[in-house]
Amino acid sequence: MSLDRATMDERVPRDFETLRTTILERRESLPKRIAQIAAHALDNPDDIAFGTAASIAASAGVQPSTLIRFAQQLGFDGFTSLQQVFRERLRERNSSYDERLQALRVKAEGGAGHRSIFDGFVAAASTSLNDISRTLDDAHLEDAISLLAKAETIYVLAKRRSYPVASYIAYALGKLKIRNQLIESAAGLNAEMIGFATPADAVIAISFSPYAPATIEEARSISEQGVPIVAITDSSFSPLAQFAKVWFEVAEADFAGFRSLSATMALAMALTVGVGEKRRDTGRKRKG
Amino acid sequence: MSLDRATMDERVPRDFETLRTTILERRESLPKRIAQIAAHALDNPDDIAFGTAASIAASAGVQPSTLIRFAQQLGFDGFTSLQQVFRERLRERNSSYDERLQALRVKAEGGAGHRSIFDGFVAAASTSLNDISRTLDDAHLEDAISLLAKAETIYVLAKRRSYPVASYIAYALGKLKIRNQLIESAAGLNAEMIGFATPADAVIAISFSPYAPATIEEARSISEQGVPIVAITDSSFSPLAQFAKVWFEVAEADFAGFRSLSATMALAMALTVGVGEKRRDTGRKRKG
DNA sequence: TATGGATTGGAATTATTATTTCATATTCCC
DNA sequence: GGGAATATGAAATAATAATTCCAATCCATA
Repeated sequence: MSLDRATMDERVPRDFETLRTTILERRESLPKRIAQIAAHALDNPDDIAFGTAASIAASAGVQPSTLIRFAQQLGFDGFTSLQQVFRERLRERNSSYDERLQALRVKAEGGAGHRSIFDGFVAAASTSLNDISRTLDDAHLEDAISLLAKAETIYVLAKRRSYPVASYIAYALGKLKIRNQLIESAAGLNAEMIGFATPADAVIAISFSPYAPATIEEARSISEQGVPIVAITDSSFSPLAQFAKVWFEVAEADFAGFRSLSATMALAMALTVGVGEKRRDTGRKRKG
Repeated sequence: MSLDRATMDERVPRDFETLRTTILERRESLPKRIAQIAAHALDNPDDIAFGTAASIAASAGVQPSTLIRFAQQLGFDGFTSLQQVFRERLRERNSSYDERLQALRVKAEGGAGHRSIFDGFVAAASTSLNDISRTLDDAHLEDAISLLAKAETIYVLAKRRSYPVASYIAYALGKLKIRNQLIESAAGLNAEMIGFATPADAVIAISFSPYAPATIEEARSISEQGVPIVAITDSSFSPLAQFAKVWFEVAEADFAGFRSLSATMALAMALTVGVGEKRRDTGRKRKG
């Protein structure tokens, strides 16, 4: 009896992560068909959790018996006990992202004290990040970065609610040694500052409804000088969109009357660092 | 044949939410044992997804046949198709929060193009929000809000990386008609501005390592005037912490050398709106 | 309290699914 | 290139699980 255990030196993985690691470790040494299943299992864990031996085998392109051999090689006594691990994973994994947000929102609405306010802002920020992550168009991002990377000076234009983003962009551009100009002068010199911009420069303009009239006005006048604009705004009807070469639609969730900035911030930073990288690459190419 | 359909006027619920609603609607009119299963199903949806008819019936305290009758009453043709709905629910719910972040990080590291930069910032922001949501101390939040709500003027102090947060706080306080002063003057008048602050005022100071010397210096001098400080910083060793009446430790994740601001922003907004609410409440009480 | 209909329990039956077996193919090593 | 060890495919078999059926029970109503 106890001798049988000798073959079981290798412990049977009981949780998904251990199993995953084990599979990846042995990946090289596995026979072809077994490896085929291994790959399929890690790629489609939900299928393993719910399917039958036959259906899984079919969708992995092997025989059911191979599936069982796979399980046995891993130390399980059959497919069924392997499947338990995949099911456990689904049971134990945290509640879904949406459920989590929902919980935060409920706490934010119903909760007592100021914690609920905080939860509300966290939920708004998370929602916004989630949305932008889904909707951002990669091609737009590339276009915007290319455009900005070519600019001699990057002008950053934003007022009121969007101003914090602009100031962070300016800070980051500065750290990356990218020439930039934040258009914010309280002294009313904005028109003059804008006057210096040429078509060889570029603008990042940020404005959300209700659009600050000054931002729109400045965007118009700078675009009339032929300076290309990258806009971050909240709808295709935004007046900013019509002046822009490239524009991003960012939907920020709000709470207690204040919209989140997190999605806009993430996009702004991606643009900034993207420009930094692009310039380094271009520099290298020129030298090489 | 087609006559049989008459009894199937009621559409079979295909998704979990519809099913749930249907069950709740009929709750009253269900026979005892069937109701028993209905309750068990809604309370333990995972068990329905993974169990066998026998095991589920046992844990609900009924016979397997009753479970099947339950499914049939709902319009399914058997337990198996009812179970599909419960399984679908697990499949479709988004991957867990951690898995999601993990995926983003992997994409950010391995990915090509500038999308990966963007993903990195989104991941950093999400991580930060997640962390602060876990670690924020409710009592500190209450303390800070009480302290700030009593202030005649709220001074907002932050430079460099933290400045965007300060400017958003100033914007929000302004919208809430709360008197505030952003200490940012480029004209070197900060010392004079600070000189006006009295112990009846309060300060929100934000600084992260490497701490801007000006922020620390100004915080010191303003605290020596007896003005209470609420600090947002990144460790208990922060020089800001020693001057502060209340301080928050916020760990922001970073990407490409730039830290996220999302957690700090959420906290800042909670403080701001919290102060607004507290003042309204206090106002009402005084009037009442 | 008798009677009909609905509900329930439990075993029998049927269907489905996992596992085993064995013949065949492949690979690796001498 | 030959032979042993290993891996694979396909069908047979065993196990498990869903469903059905019928008798027993419950409940409302006359």
